[in-house]
Amino acid sequence: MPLSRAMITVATWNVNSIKQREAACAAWLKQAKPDVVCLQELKCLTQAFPRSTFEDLGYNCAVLGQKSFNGVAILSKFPIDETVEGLPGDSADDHARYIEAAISVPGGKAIRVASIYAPNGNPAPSPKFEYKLAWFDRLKAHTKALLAYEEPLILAGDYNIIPRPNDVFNPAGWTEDALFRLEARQAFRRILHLGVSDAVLACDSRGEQYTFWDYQAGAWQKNLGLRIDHILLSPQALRRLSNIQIDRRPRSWDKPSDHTPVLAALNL
DNA sequence: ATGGTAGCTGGGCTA
Repeated sequence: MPLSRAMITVATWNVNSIKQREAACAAWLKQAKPDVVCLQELKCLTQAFPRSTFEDLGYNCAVLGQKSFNGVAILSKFPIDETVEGLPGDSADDHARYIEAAISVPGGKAIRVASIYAPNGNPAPSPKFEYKLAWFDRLKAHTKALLAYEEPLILAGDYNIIPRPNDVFNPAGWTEDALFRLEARQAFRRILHLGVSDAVLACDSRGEQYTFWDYQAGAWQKNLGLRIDHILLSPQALRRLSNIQIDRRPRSWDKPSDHTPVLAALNL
């Protein structure tokens, strides 16, 4: 056993266009100083990602972009050894919704991190909802394969899933929405049943811990939010979890993303 | 009352 342990923080943030959020993202990184950051909804091509802005802040960048929509990235202060770009299981699916990195952390250890942007799926039912359910089936299969490594695994991102009634301001009004429909929540729960844990619930299950507020109808001002951004941890990561935080500050800034960051602190 | 906002794109789609 090592005498001293390193604490690292892993964050996730759906930025809703990295070009629009480049300055806010840099400002937040300077404040919060996360070691690893999963970003979603870049809405730009891989080659258009403002890599140098983040490299100047000390981050290595793994990016999977796409024209106009989707797009995911992982920023890491530690070396990125290998990446998986795109969610395995369907070579015909060209959505940039998944990137994974094996990262060497201090002490000669490794963690594996995925940045996830699950399909929204509305309206439901529709082909888009079917795509969402099929995407979760693929995520489940891939998660099962990753768990076999028995290493600290962090699956962080915008899952577009409201797990519990407490995770939405008005659950009765959301029963037919693709984010809260039973089939979608069951698909998410099947992944949890593989043995990964929702880090927010592992720390504190009171609810009212939203990560998203719609731009419309003054949702932020009225705190009409959703908890749809999640950090899922393998058993090897869960036992190292020391703290979780939903940082609401960036949602209050000018020209905000509609999502705000979630951070997990791990003792490695 | 089928709105209301944001982003990408250059009209309509996605969220």
